[in-house]
Amino acid sequence: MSHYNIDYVQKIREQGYRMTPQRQIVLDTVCEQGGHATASQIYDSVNAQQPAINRATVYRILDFFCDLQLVAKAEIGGQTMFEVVGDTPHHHLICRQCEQVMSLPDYHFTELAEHLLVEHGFEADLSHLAITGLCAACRSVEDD
Amino acid sequence: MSHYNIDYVQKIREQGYRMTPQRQIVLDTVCEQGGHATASQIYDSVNAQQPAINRATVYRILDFFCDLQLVAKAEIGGQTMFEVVGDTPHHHLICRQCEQVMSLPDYHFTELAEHLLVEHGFEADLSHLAITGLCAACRSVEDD
DNA sequence: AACCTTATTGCAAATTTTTGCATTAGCAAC
DNA sequence: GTTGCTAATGCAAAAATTTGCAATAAGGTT
Repeated sequence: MSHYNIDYVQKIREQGYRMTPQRQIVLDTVCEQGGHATASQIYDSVNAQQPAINRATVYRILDFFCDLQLVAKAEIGGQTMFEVVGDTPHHHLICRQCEQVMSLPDYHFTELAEHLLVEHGFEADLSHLAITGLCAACRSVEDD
Repeated sequence: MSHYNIDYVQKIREQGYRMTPQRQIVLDTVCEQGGHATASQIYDSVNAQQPAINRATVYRILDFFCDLQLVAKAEIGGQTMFEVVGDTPHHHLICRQCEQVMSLPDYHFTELAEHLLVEHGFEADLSHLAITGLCAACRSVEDD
């Protein structure tokens, strides 16, 4: 809804796609959500503002944004969640036990990305990775 | 269907769960599939052998195996896929363009896992990670 | 071998996600 | 501003996934 969206609009048009009111609203909604949100949550929020927008459209738009890497999709606690790709790349550690989600800065992964590029010619999208495991709290409970 | 399944049976019972014919068949099927398979593919295959097994049951069993970490779930090319967690941990590089999937040995990640454990107390399940990006071939096409 | 507890299944319905197709509307070009 | 091409939407139906609940059966105990 503000200046920085202009970047998004350009990014979309550059690739031959179009900016529509529906896309604008979904983008705004995902932005406002701040953290993670499910497709349904996003749809509900969009629907509250513009009841005419179809559910299928919201799903398609989310997919579209993911393709363009404006939005990231991640499976967290068995649910597919969406988040805007901001300017601070970060990742998530998700505890398999308590399902708590921790954010993790990007720098741990620069080295890995380097490896993949040099050794495999693969340019990894290492933003917004979701890694499951056991958090410190749950680990200490497990080994009693 | 063979000796090594005994381990699985024990692993299941240890935690207070039960081994059922349905679980055995789903496990066998996922094993036979070799690589990745979607829930539907697995269901179809199970159904061909035992038409009485319900679709919902197969879905629940796959979830269950994931919880127990006997099976890994990964989103590949927009599809949720399942694979047995074998004894050789490995990861997947998935090209966002051509959707090709490459396997990647585990060793790149040991250092990362170490970081996460030491700095965040987080014991990451770094087996069977799915990383998207651009493969070498698609990269060379992009910068023409 | 019979019994008991409760985890697991099947079924049917709800919910979520995807898809085909006719219609609409961006936006680039004139 | 009008026109034309086609990307994007809405709709309705299909397909995939999840859920509640009553019935079943695994497997430890006697």
